[in-house]
Amino acid sequence: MSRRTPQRRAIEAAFRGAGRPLSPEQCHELARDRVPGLGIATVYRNIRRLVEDGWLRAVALPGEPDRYEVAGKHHHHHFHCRSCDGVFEVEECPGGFTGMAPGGFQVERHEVILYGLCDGCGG
Amino acid sequence: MSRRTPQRRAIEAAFRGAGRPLSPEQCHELARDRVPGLGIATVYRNIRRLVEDGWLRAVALPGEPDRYEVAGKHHHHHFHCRSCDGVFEVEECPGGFTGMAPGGFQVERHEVILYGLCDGCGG
DNA sequence: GCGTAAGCGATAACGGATTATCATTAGGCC
DNA sequence: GGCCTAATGATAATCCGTTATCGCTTACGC
Repeated sequence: MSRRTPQRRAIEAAFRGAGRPLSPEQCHELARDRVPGLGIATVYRNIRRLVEDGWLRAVALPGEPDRYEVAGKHHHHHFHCRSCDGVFEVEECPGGFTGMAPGGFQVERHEVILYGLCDGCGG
Repeated sequence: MSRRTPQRRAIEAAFRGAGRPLSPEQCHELARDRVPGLGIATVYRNIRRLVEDGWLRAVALPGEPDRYEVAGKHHHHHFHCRSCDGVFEVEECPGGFTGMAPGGFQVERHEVILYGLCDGCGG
């Protein structure tokens, strides 16, 4: 069975506290505030486990490795800040994507990624 | 100076003929119809060169390596078929992305990727 | 046609992200 | 507290896309 280690708790807390997608690296940094000796392998191991358990969800972004966010949220998109490299949730969704594709194409889902400067970087 | 080899012509023809983004692998396959012995290194070399020259443009997609398309087209997005793995151009754009982000966020550009079945796969 | 260097094909090497290995540590049920 | 084994940390290994290397070929200005 699975054990509640300080490491896993710190990793879960990092994602819960951030409220936005984190890379394994970013999670590692945040979680080290609680568990200084935390190894990167442990971060990867736990992320994989948490994804398998359905507690985390992979967020794929164009041209870079996946980030991860707490699963179970409603439909949303992401904003990627070019300055601080942070990824943030975006609630709004213009919709109307089903009719965008050429004739004969069946749209099943869509991704929208906004780029620019976040609140703290250039707001 | 640069030489017009059959290999480069075949690679350019693959992109021009496809009219949609190709991975180096896909370009390799298509271009081999013209130049059977074409090596994959030559494809990578020429793609890099063509990108530097501004003739090709990298298309970044979530969770997978870049594809490339002929540069100079107007604003458009992409449709990714889950069956044939092909990526197609999408002319339409709903717009209104500037207002999507939370307060204080500056939206500079956006990406939209549609997923589903293309014309030939499930239309 | 000749000469020369750009380009080619095959393959080794690289780089970055992720995973496996293994000796050691430490949850958690008795 | 003791025991058992899951979990950890350090690091080697792996994976995969891409790039470098190198001997050979060939485009092209003369």
